[in-house]
Amino acid sequence: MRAPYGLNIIDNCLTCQVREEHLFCNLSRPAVQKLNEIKSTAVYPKSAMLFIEGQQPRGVFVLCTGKAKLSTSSSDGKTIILKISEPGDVLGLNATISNRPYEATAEMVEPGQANFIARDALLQFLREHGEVALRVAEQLSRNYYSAYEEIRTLGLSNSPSEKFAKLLLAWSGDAAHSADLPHVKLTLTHEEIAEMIGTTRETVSRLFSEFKKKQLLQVKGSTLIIRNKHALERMVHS
Amino acid sequence: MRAPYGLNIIDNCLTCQVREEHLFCNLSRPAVQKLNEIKSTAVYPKSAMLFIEGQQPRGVFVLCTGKAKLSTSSSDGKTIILKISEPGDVLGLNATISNRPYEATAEMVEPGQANFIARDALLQFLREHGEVALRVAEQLSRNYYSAYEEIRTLGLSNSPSEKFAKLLLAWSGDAAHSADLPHVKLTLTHEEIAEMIGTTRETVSRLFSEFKKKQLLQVKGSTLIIRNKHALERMVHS
DNA sequence: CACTGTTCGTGATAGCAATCACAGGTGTTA
DNA sequence: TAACACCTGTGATTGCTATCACGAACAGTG
Repeated sequence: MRAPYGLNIIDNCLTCQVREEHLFCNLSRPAVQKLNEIKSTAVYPKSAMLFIEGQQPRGVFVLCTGKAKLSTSSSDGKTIILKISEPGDVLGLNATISNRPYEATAEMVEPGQANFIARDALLQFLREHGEVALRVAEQLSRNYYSAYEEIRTLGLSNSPSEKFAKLLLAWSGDAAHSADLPHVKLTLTHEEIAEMIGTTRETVSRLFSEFKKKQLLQVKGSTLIIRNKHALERMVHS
Repeated sequence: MRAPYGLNIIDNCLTCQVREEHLFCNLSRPAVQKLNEIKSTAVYPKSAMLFIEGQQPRGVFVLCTGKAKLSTSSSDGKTIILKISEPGDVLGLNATISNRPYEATAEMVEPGQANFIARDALLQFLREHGEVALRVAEQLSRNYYSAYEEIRTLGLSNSPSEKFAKLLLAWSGDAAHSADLPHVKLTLTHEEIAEMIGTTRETVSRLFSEFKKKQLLQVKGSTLIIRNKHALERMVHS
């Protein structure tokens, strides 16, 4: 019987050989062992909900593979997407730590697996391992910063073009470069992009047209090429 | 020589007999003692800056008396006010924990005193007292929640009226009631209110007129009376 | 009390983006 | 390949709010 393939991935995820800065990385041996005991793993298909805004916090999810979108919406149906989470991200940490309802909905946009750690077990674990509690604090602090950036974007930049430019720059940040131009795989619909920058689908369509015309970007199939990063930066200039 | 009056206040503040939920409350005896050793106190006049957006984090401030406004602004001069901090609040915690620049500017709007705890001392303290690290995590989590609320307000409610109503409700939440109507002391200028809800001074003026006309509120000198809380809630309904 | 700076009220205007409407495109399933 | 559901592009219209402009009210200061 061969070693279960899934489990290797999971171990990589928890011990985080992927990215140094993530939670649960480079922990002491007993801590890692304990973590492996209290975690459980599951595979989620596309559009599976890890948790839903308003639910009592059951625990945290550590995304191993796939992508999840974090969103919140108002009673009249309007939705904003806060973040697209990538492997290594910890979801639901705030709610779990503070024992308040999940503040957002986490939905898989690309299928993948995630580790789940139940709230009680996590808290117990944190009490036993003070080192990790500080890590958690750092992670929460990072979450705060990204929320903060969101506030700045929503509150300080008025025009949709500015916010769109900002989003493009954020994407190009973690993009593959070929021929010196950042290439981004475009997985979101215009509707979703609209929900990220707080505008409407139609406006996003028009923004794409406008930016293409201005030679700022180019779309080839599902690949987006940033043609003039510098000009985008000038548009944002905050 | 009589006991220094200031110090009593400070002790109250750190051991937090005021509000149970605050940081540094109900700690173990040695922890409190250590805290008292590493903190220092100062009095700040109106419009004193505790720290400024972009500065390297020196440490945290625990507000004892007075009020401070937390704001951030863009390069083109636009400003948003994130929060008016009250006694017991901990300022600069995120920046200090994560060692990133202060993300906001903290300016006293009412004179008062604050305890300062330098970053190194605080981190050392947290390492020695795991119990407190968890408290810090909870506090960060609360910070996150309020940032989150801000995002919802800015992103989901389009009209200034809605945001204004939301602000009024937030104020009336911690207001004194007389004759069943919430009374709020109005300390902010229209300009500042505008910066809180992401609009312009003129619009705030017009909103006041409009809301007065609709019998939603009433202004007597510097006192604001919420006349129809229910109607305000219906305007927000999210 | 006159002077100066800040805050507040309100009209007029212009511009931008939400909304509505609909056609063309793309992809998936039977 | 036909049918359907979903995405995308783009025009026309409307409403809202930022902006400009100015005068009035108010507070602090010499």
